[in-house]
Amino acid sequence: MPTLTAAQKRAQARADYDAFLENCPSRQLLDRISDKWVALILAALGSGGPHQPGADCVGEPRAMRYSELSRRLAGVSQKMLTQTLRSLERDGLITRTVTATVPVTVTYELTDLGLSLHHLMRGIKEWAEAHMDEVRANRERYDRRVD
Amino acid sequence: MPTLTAAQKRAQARADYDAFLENCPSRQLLDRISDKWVALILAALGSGGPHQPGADCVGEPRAMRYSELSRRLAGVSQKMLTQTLRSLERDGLITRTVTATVPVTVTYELTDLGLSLHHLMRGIKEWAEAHMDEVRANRERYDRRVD
DNA sequence: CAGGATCCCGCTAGATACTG
DNA sequence: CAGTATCTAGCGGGATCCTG
Repeated sequence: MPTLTAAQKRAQARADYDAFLENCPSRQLLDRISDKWVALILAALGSGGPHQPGADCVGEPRAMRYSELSRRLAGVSQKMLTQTLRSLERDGLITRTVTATVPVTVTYELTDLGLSLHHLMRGIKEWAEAHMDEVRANRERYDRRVD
Repeated sequence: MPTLTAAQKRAQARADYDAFLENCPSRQLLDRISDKWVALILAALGSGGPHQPGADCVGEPRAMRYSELSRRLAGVSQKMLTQTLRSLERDGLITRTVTATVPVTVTYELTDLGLSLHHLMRGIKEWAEAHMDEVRANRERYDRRVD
């Protein structure tokens, strides 16, 4: 008789798989870019701030101040903005620069790595704009079929 | 005097922005692919099942049965597997085929749209494998700097 | 075999208030 | 201006049990 029950074996398999996933680079990247505010901050810094109703992202990458980001991402709370900026800085995707004016000025800017990621995001955006209409149509068809 | 207080105006701006985001195709796509199990199911069906410790995704797209998916994605619960498969079917990314054997056989397979999305995911995977080491290194540096 | 139905818990986003 | 600190509620996801 085995030393582990079937339930224990399953639990073990799950634990192993979870551990594996945490080391999976793709998983880590997906976790990063899927964050609601990460994508928006990247887009803002990378294209001069898109994702304002009506504006499309066609600008050049440029630095922005905390307050400017806060204004462009109209829906973000201070907490989430700060927290997201910190994590992006930690990952080396953006730089945080403090200038000792009074009051203090803080600017954020994409690094080369961040810019590279921003380009990947553009690819995602293109797929989305090319295919999400079809997805939306599929959903409606499916929902009608169901009722 | 305005009919809205400053706080009310901010709340309004947030509501508008949230509404805007919900209609943003990129946001919708990100929500879709960032789901833990979506990425794995797409990878499984699209490459003959990667994301097993040790195995890399090099196979051909092919159909799989519910139980096979369940085995390959060792960490998934029945609930989440079913729920995720349903939502992918709804989006027209996979097809669900019931064969009236006894007991019943159900197979899932990528549609053309799903295959197209799978290719996008490969691009994401490539970026991840090319750059996530650097990100990891940045994190460690940042964390050391902080203590 | 391939799910459906429930209960329940942890985590996190958001609100609010305060500060160098 | 650019944050920090704290509290709380909602919900996504897992566990568990049941079925055509």
